[in-house]
Amino acid sequence: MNENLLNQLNDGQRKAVEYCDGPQLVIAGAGSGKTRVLTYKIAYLLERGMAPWNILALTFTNKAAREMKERIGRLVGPERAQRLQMGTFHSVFARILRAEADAIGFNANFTIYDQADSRSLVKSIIKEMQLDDKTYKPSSVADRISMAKNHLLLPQQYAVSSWAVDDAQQKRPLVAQIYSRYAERCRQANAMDFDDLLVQTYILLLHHDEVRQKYIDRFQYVLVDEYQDTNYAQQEIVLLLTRDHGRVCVVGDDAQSIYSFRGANIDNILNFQKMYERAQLFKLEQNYRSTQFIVQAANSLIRKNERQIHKNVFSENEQGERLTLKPAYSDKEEAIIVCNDIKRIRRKEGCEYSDFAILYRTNAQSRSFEEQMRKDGIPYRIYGGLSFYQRKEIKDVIAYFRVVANPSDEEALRRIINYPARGIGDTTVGKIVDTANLHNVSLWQVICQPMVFDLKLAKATLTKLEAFKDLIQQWGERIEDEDAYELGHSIIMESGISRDIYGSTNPEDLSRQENLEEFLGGMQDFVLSRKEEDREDETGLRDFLQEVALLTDLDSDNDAEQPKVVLMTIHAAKGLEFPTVFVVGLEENIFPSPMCTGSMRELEEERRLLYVAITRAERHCILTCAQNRFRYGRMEYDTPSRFIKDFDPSLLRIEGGNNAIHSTTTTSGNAFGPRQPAFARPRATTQNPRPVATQFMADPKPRLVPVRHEAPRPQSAAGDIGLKEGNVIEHQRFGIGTVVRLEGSGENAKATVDFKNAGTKQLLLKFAKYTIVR
DNA sequence: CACGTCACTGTTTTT
DNA sequence: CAGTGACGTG
Repeated sequence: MNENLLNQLNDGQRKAVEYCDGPQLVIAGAGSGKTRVLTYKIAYLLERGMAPWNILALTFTNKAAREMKERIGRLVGPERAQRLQMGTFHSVFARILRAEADAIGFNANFTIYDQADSRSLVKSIIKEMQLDDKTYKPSSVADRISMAKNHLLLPQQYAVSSWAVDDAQQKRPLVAQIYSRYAERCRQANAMDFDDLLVQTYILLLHHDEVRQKYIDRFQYVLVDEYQDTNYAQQEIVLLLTRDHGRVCVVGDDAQSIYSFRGANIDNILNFQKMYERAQLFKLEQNYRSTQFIVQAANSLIRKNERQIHKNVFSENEQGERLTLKPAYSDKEEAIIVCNDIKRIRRKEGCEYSDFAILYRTNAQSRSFEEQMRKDGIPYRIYGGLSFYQRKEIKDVIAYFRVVANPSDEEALRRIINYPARGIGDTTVGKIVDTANLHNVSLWQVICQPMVFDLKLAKATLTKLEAFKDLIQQWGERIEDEDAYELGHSIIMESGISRDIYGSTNPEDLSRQENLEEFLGGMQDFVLSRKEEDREDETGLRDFLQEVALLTDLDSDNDAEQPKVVLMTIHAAKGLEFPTVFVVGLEENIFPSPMCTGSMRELEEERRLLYVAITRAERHCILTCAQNRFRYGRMEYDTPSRFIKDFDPSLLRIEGGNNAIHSTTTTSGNAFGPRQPAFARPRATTQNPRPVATQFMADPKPRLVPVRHEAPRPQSAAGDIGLKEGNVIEHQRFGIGTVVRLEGSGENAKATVDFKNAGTKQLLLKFAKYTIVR
């Protein structure tokens, strides 16, 4: 088996996999099989007898973790892969922090504040301190606090650091005080923001020797993916965990470090060998993804950067064609050019829409492409932007859940205390906040005991407050006994949210209704799949919240859908690859970003960003820029990006001309059928209707009666006995798959199924919903 | 206290 | 051109 594993690797990859004797830095050029090395290395460790729960693998996105787990499952079997400690820094640490919450003075039910929550809290604090919100812009103050945390600077240290000196020079000396209040408020709210998940983990491990030792013993081997994008806090935590035994492997590419705005420090990877004295360096330089011209063009670009680890990335694929730059008159024409190219290449090469990606610097650029693709009937999917969970109606529901799970959660409480309107307005909330601050307690404590804290309100308002308190408490009592779907459904019905959203016949509310239904369907899926995976004790509302708090748009893929052109920012495209890539908007005021001051460090990062974009392409890489662009509601003139001159001119073909103009006449109906409303919907998650959706639609008026709590009937119950190894089944969510193993019988019958698109899953047949295909 | 209207302002990238 | 905040009215 070991032999087999290693035979599937090239020399460099094999050496990197086999070396397990000490700290290891793997510099992996773009497309050189970085993920392959990580997965094989983990499989190799498992084959050599290491227990899966002793291996910690930290990734950058949930998606990367999931995919890696799947691939490892194929190598060593899904049971072992399932037990690996694998996930993003944030999700792994959130779990540890819940287990150890007591040690750092938090409650295990703490809420995770997202960026919007953080900003909103900072904003309230600035307001309470009666500061001018022009000098103290909430978002930049929040960013600064975040940055401080990424450097492990606590409020007390911050106040006496050079950071505070800088603040004073910027005429905003009170940031330190805001930071300090912010930290207090988070603690009162029993909440942690994204950065706290790192900071608190660090504090936990640093100050509690027995806890640290426990995790050092547990994580006998630590692997970190995308190491070039780790920040100081992450580096220090990994160091705490691995300094003693040195069994650490970090993988990354300094040329793809693009997250400095989030605190990522390229020095982490550049200086790894200084942090770990015995560290060995491995380089992967053969690119398997792209044609030679693409690799060479990317090399010629990145060569212009000074700070980097030298490497010689090469490809032995076909030479391919040169990069093409297609200048356009306007953003509108740019979109037309791209759409025409998609149609042309698709026809010529007979490929799918999903073989194309349009990558841009900022989310706002998606607009013109969206419009054009809708006109042309090209199916597309936009990633990023505002994700599903950031929609107002969804955030409202989640806010209710958060308050039920953790009533101290200030941000969630403020969001829902008067939604739907129940007569508790701004004035009342203001008084509650003041009282809470005065006594250093949470808003919830004040609401529960208004007399104790001497809350001065009219009798009628106090009554309303108490009714609200009772409402929340009554759900809270059910949290241990009911699953997320049952309780969530009740909350939506009884809170008045459904009355609000279904009450009006206003057509604009239709999409809110659909979103709510989709959300409920998602909750039902969550409960069902956990049951199928035999994790029935992890189906509660808190488990659901933990899951959604760290989800991103990229995580909600629906593989089974029809192929679509992908639109996303370059940042979001990291780690992905496509046969044809369009890198659009290569103009001075976009790329490099005008926010970038022009310092060498920042400019080099922008250049790396373009490098990342180019290296996503397998066969075709087409660049565009527009002379005029609609911005701020005005037409603005722009010159081509300075980065265009960085390419070796012999590798870049410039295709002038305005021939695309003629295609403006492209009509809406075409060979791919008439304009379909489905395309008009950027969110492609419109799925087959679920039972829950019909429950809602059948009865547009809100029902305040309790819903039926029956578990959805497994349609397959009768067919269970008939299932054999080798059967092909169609699962409700995972699609088509082959049964590779059956275990247990009756209640506990389990099947291991290798799904075509969804990977290998273990299904508890009692709950699984599927039909046998053959 | 809720709701509507009006003016303003400011736009990178995200776990 | 949004999305937000301030202000006035019912």
